[in-house]
Amino acid sequence: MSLAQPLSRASLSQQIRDRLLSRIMTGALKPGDRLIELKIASEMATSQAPVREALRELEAMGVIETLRNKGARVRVITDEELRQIYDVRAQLEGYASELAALSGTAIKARLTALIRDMKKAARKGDSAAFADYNMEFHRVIVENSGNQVLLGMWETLNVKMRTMVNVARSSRNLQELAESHEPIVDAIVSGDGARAHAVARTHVLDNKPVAASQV
Amino acid sequence: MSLAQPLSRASLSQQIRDRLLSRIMTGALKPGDRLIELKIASEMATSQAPVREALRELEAMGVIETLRNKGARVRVITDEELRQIYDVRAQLEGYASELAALSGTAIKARLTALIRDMKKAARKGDSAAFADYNMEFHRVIVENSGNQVLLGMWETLNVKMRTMVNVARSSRNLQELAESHEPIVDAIVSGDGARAHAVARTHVLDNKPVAASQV
DNA sequence: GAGTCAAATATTATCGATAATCGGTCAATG
DNA sequence: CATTGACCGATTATCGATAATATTTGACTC
Repeated sequence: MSLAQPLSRASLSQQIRDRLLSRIMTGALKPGDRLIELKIASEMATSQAPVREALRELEAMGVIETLRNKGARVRVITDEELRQIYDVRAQLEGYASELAALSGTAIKARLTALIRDMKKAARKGDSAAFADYNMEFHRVIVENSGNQVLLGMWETLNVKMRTMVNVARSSRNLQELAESHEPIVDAIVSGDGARAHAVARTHVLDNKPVAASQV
Repeated sequence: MSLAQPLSRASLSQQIRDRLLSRIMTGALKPGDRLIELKIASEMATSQAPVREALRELEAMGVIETLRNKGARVRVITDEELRQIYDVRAQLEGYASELAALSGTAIKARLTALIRDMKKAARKGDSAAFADYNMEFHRVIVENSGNQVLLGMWETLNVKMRTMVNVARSSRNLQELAESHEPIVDAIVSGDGARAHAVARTHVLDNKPVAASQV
């Protein structure tokens, strides 16, 4: 009866959660799509119970929403909410950059390498790779803040953001966008906490999407 | 077969989650205490499945932690983590106060009333009531920021904080603590965003617990 | 008496089946 | 012809039972 495999470390419900999450983040599942428990269960060759547990976790993460007796669907993030996410992110990353500047940890090499990677991806017009490097850049800063709580909050926001598939910019924009990260590195390396805070905050706000319509 | 009651709106697993959460926040369940699924199920006259779902939600909220095949226990928040929570809260509330100041919404009456309530509780030495009013004060500000995302993050931090039962101060401290909220109201009412930001941030940091030991 | 293995126990993880609920269909009714 | 309401298919919500895993206990060896 025992399975031959060493049996992966994560529990079944965690595996299901991760698989669903990646489907959402890659866009295979789009906002509004329904998540039907028994369908997912049979797809993943398991039963309904662990699927439900996975859905509850995703719900708590804010990635899906469930209505009583009506099931779960991928959460639709409104333009307004996305803008609010950018506002909060700006605060968090500003603070993270401040801490990173003050801590004096050497992350210059890492960050400049990521900017280089971004530029390379921009030249190739590979916007998916660009997005990955871009996110990694920001994550490195937040990780190096040394504040685990801050990192956790940032990740939550990040996951929510990623459910909005905002790809496809012109490659000229990408080139400029890559360059716009350089002042952040300078400020962090300089050790000037207040400046690092301001520069990082402004950077995020500069990329905040404009309001779709004036309500 | 149908139940006579209108059947409460929340699903069973949500009811269980809330009941467990309040037990944790009131201190009936302390950090480190185990949560045994079948025991909870029989206590609440239900079966194991919805309990498991509730536990998964609590885990995603960061209130409990589970080890594979070993079950769940109330999460132990270290001194260091609590201090990090205060740091992040200071940022979030600073930003919330800034927004509240700029929005010009009239919350002065509400906030001053809460300060009055705090002082009254302080005189009576009722630290539990004091804590409630205190939290309410801060919540009102964050709610009035108009940023739902910000409110969500603040609530998450708040729940985590509350799992640490930090009661019992001297009543003199409470009196001073109540008064220390007045400059925040002044700054918000004045409409000076930058000042409101700074004052609120400082207020939170002033109450940040000191490091237990110098590592 | 200390160490070690194995049965016994406690608990989690998963399954399959059943009950409850929702949304739509469609015929009977006024 | 609009309305009601009983049925039906799809799906969620819950249960009870079983399998898998960890922990403890206790006898046995040296």
